[in-house]
Amino acid sequence: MHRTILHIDMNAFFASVEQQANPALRGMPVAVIGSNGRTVITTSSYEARKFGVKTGMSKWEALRVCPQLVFVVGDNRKYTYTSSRIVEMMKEYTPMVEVFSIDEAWLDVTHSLQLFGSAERIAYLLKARIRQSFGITCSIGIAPNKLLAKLASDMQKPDGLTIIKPDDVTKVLETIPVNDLCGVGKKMARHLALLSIITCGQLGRANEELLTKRFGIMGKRYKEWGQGIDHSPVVPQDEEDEVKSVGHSMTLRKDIDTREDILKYLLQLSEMVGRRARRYGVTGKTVTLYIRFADYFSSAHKQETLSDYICQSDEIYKAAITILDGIEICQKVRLLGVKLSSLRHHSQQLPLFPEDQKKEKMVQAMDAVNNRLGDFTLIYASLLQTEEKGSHVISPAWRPEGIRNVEVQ
DNA sequence: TCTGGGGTCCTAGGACCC
DNA sequence: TCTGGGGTCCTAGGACCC
Repeated sequence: MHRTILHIDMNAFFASVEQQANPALRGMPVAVIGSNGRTVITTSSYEARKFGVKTGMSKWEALRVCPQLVFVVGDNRKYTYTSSRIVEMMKEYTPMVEVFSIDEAWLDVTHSLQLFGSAERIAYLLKARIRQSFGITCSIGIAPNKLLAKLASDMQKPDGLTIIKPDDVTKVLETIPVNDLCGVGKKMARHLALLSIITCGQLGRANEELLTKRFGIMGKRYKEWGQGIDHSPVVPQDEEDEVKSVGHSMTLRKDIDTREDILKYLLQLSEMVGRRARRYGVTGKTVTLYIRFADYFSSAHKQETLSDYICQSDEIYKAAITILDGIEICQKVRLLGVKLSSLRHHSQQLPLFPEDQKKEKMVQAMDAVNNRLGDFTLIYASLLQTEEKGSHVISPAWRPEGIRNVEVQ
C-alpha cells in the first residue's frame, strides 16, 4: 500500500507576508533583512529575484544588482502568526502534519483520500484557501514519500503543483542531479562526482559496497535515495522530540577586543538563552561558547558540561566566562554565541534555600514583564550599555515560540 | 560597513569503568 | 607480564537544512 505525501513550501514567505501587509510593496522588488548592522538578505520577493537578489547577500551586494530594491526589516511575529494559522488549516485535512520550518510542511494524506477525493484536490483546496486568507502562494509536491514530495514541490515555483506518481519515480529521477535531494549538499555531491555519480539515476545504480565503504552507514541510504526510496514517517508536531538545544549568537556591529565588551555581550546572550530555556521549561548541563574572529575564517568553539542542570541566566553567564577564560583571543571578535544543550525538563521543585527562592521569583517576574512588553524591557543594569538589544533574528528556519509550541498573540 | 542566525545529526577519539 | 572488548560520557568538528 502506497503512502501519499504532500510537501508544501510557501513561496518567498517572509517577503510575501510583507507585501500582503503593506500594499505599497506589492509588485516591488522587496528584500527582508535583519535589524542588526551587518545583516544579509533573508528572503527576497520574486520581483527582486529577477534581478539576481539572493538569500545570503549583503545589503550592499543586493543594491548593486538591484538599485531600486526595497528593504524591510523582518518581523517574526507576523510570520509565526501566519505560519501557525496555515498549519491549522493543513490539520483540517489530516492530523499527520510535520512542520519542517516556518514555511514548509509535510502532510501524510494517505487516510484522507477517501474523505476528500484525492491528494490533488486537497492540494488545490489548500492553495486556494491560503491564497484567499493570506494572499500568498505556495508550491506543492505530491509523491509516495517525503523525499520525493519535497523534490516535487521544488520543481515548479512559484505557485506550482507537481505530482510524482509511483510508476514514474525511476524515470523522473534519471536525470535529476543528486544535490537536488534534501540531505545531499555541496560536499556530498562533490564526493559523489569523484565516483562519476552525478544524477540520482546513477546513484541508484551505484555499487552498494562501494558506497558503504566510502560513506559508512549512510552509503546504503544514499543508494536508496537515488532509487527514490524513503521510509521516513511524517511525524506530527506533538509527537516530535523535544528541542535539543537553545542558542543565540550575534554578529556585533563593530568588532570588539576588550574583555569588558565581550562580557557585556555574553551576559546579554546568556539572558536570551536563559529566558528561552525557561520559557520552554527546560534546563541543560552543557554550555557552549562560540567566537568568530575578525578575519571571519578563524573561530573558537568550546563547550563545557557542568555537574548540574541550569537555566538561570547568571548561571549560564558564569559558565560562559569560565569557557572564555580558556580561549586565547589574539584577534578582534566579530561574533559571539552561547548555547545550552543536554537538555531535560525542568522540575517544578522550589529551590532549597530562601535566597534562591527569592532569586527565582525575581527572575520569574522579570520574564513575565519581558514576555508581555517585549524582549529586554527589563534587563540587568550592565546590559544598558550595549548597543544591540537582542538580535531580532529572522530566518525561515527560525523557530521562536511558534512552530513547536505556537503562541498566538 | 562584504560575508546572519537557528537548528539537527553523524563521526572520531580520549577518559574511564566493568 | 601481556592483552581483551563492551559501554558511557565528553569534546571537537563537519555536513546539512531553512
